[in-house]
Order: sequence, then C-alpha cells, then structure tokens
Amino acid sequence: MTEISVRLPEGDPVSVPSPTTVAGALAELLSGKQRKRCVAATINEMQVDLDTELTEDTTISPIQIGSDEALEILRHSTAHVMAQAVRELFGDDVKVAIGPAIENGFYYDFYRDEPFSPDDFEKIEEKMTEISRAALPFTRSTINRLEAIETFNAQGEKYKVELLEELEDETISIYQQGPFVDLCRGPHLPNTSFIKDFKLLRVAGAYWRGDENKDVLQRIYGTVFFDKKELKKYLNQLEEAKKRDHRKLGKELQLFTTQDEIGPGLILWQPKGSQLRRLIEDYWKDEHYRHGYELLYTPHIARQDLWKTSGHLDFYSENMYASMEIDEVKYQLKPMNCPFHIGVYNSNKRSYREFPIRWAELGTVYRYERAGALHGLLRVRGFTQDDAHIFCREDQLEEEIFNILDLNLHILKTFGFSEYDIYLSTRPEKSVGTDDHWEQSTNALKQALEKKGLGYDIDPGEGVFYGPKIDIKIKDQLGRSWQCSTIQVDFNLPERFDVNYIGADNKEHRPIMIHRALMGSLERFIGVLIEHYAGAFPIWFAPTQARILNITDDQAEYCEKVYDELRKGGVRIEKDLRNEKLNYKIREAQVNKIPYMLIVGEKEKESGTVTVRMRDGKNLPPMSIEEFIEKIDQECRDQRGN
RNA sequence: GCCACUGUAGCUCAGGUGGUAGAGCAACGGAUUCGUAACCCGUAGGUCGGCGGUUCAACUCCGCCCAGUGGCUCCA
Repeated sequence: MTEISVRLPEGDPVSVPSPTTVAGALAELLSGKQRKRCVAATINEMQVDLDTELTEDTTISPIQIGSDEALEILRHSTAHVMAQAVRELFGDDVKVAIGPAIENGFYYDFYRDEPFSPDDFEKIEEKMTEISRAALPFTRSTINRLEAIETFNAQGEKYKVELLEELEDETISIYQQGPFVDLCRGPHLPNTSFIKDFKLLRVAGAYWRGDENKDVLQRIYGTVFFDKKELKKYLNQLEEAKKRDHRKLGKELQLFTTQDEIGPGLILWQPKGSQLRRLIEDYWKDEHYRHGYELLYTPHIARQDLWKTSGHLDFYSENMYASMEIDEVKYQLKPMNCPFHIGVYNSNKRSYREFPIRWAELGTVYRYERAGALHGLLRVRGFTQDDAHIFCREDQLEEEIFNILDLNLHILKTFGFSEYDIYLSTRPEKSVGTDDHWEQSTNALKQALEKKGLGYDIDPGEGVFYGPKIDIKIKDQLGRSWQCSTIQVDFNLPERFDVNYIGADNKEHRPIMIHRALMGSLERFIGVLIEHYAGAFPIWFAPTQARILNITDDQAEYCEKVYDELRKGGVRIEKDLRNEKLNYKIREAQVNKIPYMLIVGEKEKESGTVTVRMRDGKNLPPMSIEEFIEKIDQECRDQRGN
C-alpha cells in the first residue's frame, strides 16, 4: 500500500494511505471538532471539495465555517438548492440560467412565463428545507463538454447550452445533488444539510447575461448563513436600513419632496431641507475659500455650439435634454459645468503666474436618467454638483491632486465619514490623448495617493475617455458604501477649447484641467447623510437645533422672550407653546429628531433659565440663555473644526 | 428603457365574488393648564393616480398612460 504525506500549511506532514480524500486527510490532521467545521479546502490555490481524491503529497488549507470563503461556498450551494427546489416545484416550465454567490447572499436566474410571486417564496423555502433535511450530497463529476451540451440540450436548458458552447475546456465539471444537475466549477458543501438558515428576499427582472437585448429572466435573491443568529442579524440590518431610508425620513422630517406635476427626479426642498442644504453649502464655500478656491456662478443653459465644441453632443448626448430655440438659435440645458468654467478662463489672457487656478461652483446640472434608474435623492435628473476645476501645469498636477485629496478627506471627515474605499481608474479602450499624457497623469494620481498614505485599488480601463480618475466611496454607519467624490484629470477639454496660458518662455502652452467633486451632488450627499445619521443630524448642520417646550400657558410669554433671544443669538430655534402635555410635546420633538429640547416651567421662568433635554433622553441642569447659546456655538465649532 | 409589484384623506393602512368608501395619527374646534416619548370630546377632510372601455351600475373587471418600489441595464 502506498502512502502520501499530507500537511496543513503550518503543520507537520502526516502519512496517510493513498488514495485518500481531502476529508480523509483532514481527519488525520484535525481534531473532530475542527474537522466538522470544514466545508471545503484550498490546495495549490484552488478551492476543492472535501471528497476530492488525493494521490500525491499535498498541503491542505481547510476552509472552515466562520471564514468568508466558507460563507461564499454556502451561498453558492444554496443557490443550487434553490434552483433544485424551483425545478421540483415548477418542473419544466422553468429554465435555469446562472446562480452565483454575491455580497450578502446569492441569487439564481430563471426563465419562466409566469412571474414568481412572494407567495411562491414560501413554497420554495419549504422545499429547500426538505432538501436540506435530506442531506443530499453534492457530487462532482467531469464530463465531456460536447456530451454535456447534448445532455442539457435534451433537457431544453438553452442557457446552460449557451454557456457550454462558449467554454473552451474539453471537459467540464458538473455538480449533482439529488436529481438536480448543474454546470458548475464548484466547490460545494459536502451535502445540503448545512443549508438551514436561509431566506428568500425578493424577485426582480434581470437580463440574460446582463444584455438588454437578450431574454428577461426572473432573478430570485436570497441570503443564507451558517448560523441562525447571523441570519437574524443580517435581517435586522435590513430592517435598520429600511428605517434609515432617506426617502422615508425625508418625508417624515419634511426635508424634501417630489411631485407628479413637477416631474420625476426633480427635487423640491422643503424649508427644513433647504436649511440643511444651506448650512452644508455655506460650510463648503467657506472651506473652499480657505483652501485657495474662488467661487463661480454660471448659467444653466448655453448655445448648442458650446456642447459641440466640448464634445458633449458626441459623447454625452444620451444624457442631455433636447435643445430649445431662442431667437432661432439652439440652446441646451447643461449636464456639466466645465465648459462654463472654461468660458471664464478664456475671458482673459492667462499667465503661468496665475496658476494654479482653482474655481469652484455649486453648479446645478440636468441629466437624463432612464426612468428605472431614478431613486430618491440618490439618482435624480436635476442636481447640484459641488464642482471645481483646476487649471495647472503638468508639473503642478501631483501637488494639486494631493491638495484636493486633503480637502476632500477633511470635508468628508467633518461630515462624519472617515472610512472609504479609493479606486484609481486607468485608461479605457475608447479614449483620447497621448500615451505620455495618460502615463504621466496616472502617475501623478498614484503618487498623490501614496504621498497622502492612502490605500487604493486599481480599476483597470475604468477611467473617463479624457483622462484617469480617482473615485472615493464613503462608508456609512451601516457599512454600506456610496460613491460621492471623484477627481478626474482632463487633457481633452483644454484642447477642444484651445485653452492656453503664456509661460515663462513667453510662449503659449496648454494647461491641464482637473475636474473634481467632493460630495458629488448635494442631493446624493444629503441622501447619504440622512441614512448615515438616521435623520439625527449633528448640531452643526441640524436644520433645527432646539425647540422650546413650555409646561403651561403661564410660561408662554417668557418662552417668547427666550425664543427671540436665541434666534437673535444665531440658534436655529423653534417653539412649541401649544396647550398640550409635556409628554406629548417631548414625543413629537423626539420623533422630529431635534437635538435639544428646552423645557420651561415655573422654575425656569423664575430663574431665567431653561432645562435642556438632549436627544438621548438625558437632561442637563438648567442654564441661562447665554450659556445655552455659548454651548451650541462651541459644539458647532468643535464639530466643524473651526 | 426592460421585468415584476404597488398607487384609497397630509401620513400609515382596512375595504371576499362590481351597487359611488372607512380606521388610527396629523389638521381644525372645544375641554383640560397637565414637569421628561402620544389627555379627552367633537368637526372637517377623498372626482379611491389619470384617461378610456365593458356594465343598468366600477375603488373593485379590461386597455392605455403617469408615478413609485425591487432589480437589470445605464451612470458614477
């Protein structure tokens, strides 16, 4: 009998009789408890099933419950089980397409004439539980590709056939659990009994292979965990996200609204939301002025010729609204601010001594978004970018990018975002500019990031056609990420508009232009802020900072006086002097997420004070009006960092 | 744009199989003057998303349109 030597990555080799399986080897290498946690293994950087046969000396890294890899395998296997369940319930009416694991769960795409209803979910879940109880093993086998095509063809599984036809390998692997066979690379769980804590979440349309010209499939989403608690936690998190939904809070807190009469994707800011926005805008403007920017205002429409010159009609017309005619000349609504800033630039002869020129504008733009893409404040048709354009020489590029990153992270931090993912997008296939340009500017972006000590991922080929870019995705309180900031190098527009400056050599040169937006769009950013803070904004940009609540009418007059003083003192104050019980008023202020309630009864009236109740329900000792103003002022300055 | 679902008072929602609508909260009026998350009584409020069709009769059935939601695609 031959023996082979197997070992864990950190462990000593152990001899086992050959042939054995991964599971067999692990039985020798791990304690029983550890062994039970194994669902698959990694060998030579390949994930394999536990029943994979071993005939050579091998180092085995077990994939155990608790790891991300194990979870992914669980999710993938669960997708298969769901497909099996759907197959058994709906028979040949259903064609299966693909079913991968995704972040937080899995999905499977099906073709079926009838729509799946949420009622079907229950049946599918029941069937899945049945399959789980049966502890069906997932068995892998390899099969000749052409044979596989025949098999799946015979079953009418045209999507599988299509996939197979595109594969290049001669032999492919298939997995079977019970009667269900699926084309799959694997690995899978040893058997279906691991699949207990799952839930189907929703059904949605999806194009076959993501192509809108192909069949529309029904995609059923679900999630699954190894542990019931984990599942519960995730479902709770979904609930929490629902509570924080900016559309819901926006309505409840009266921040913004939309109306049929006005049109989809067009936001009406209510007074509270407008106040919030104004505070953000003011802060933004101050911060930009401080960091060497000048502020611009530019129009909302321009002659169509401008958009021809800029190239937007060629590259961006799908997102632009139709032209309008004014005095027999065509004009078009702006989707971007850059051409206008260039207009300001070109209004004078520019010298290298002026560089870098940093111009910022809260510029409102209009872009056509397909109806199905609209979403609350996050995806709209009219929005205000916190835009800026920097004109500089190539040798200033890196430093400017560095400065932008600096300001960018500073502003995000002030708003409470200090975790983010950064992406550097490089040259796409369709692009303009010389290789030199691309290389130099990409390097400038890289170096600025490195100098700032920021980790980043490269998104190959995801740059804009006119230059490379840095995107920053911020993470909110629930760990969800949102794309807001973008920094883009552009050597196309200066060319198109013949933007130039006189250098030290008294000759004309072409500057480089940087486009950047930090919050992205105010609409989107505020949407994210609402969800991040669940509507309970920090005092410095809370639309209302405090509300005065009297106990009885006897304090009404005093409250009016307090109100006037606070308002004059710069506090964003409201009063609730209605003839209602204190409990009632407190509840309402609490629901409105107002940071401070100022409670005024006889005691306070006598002593010329207010009692401060904080949003968390705790009370501060009574304080004078001046003290409260000072307190608010101090807190705002602390939070805003100035 | 595509697939599915949804659209009833300001808000949240009820209204088998067709006979023109209700509740709670909010609003308004009254009573109460009450110290840390909803006091009581009363009043008013809806062309049931819009248009068209079937029908003696449609919130309920059919068609088209509009809007929203979940995704896909797109965008970033």
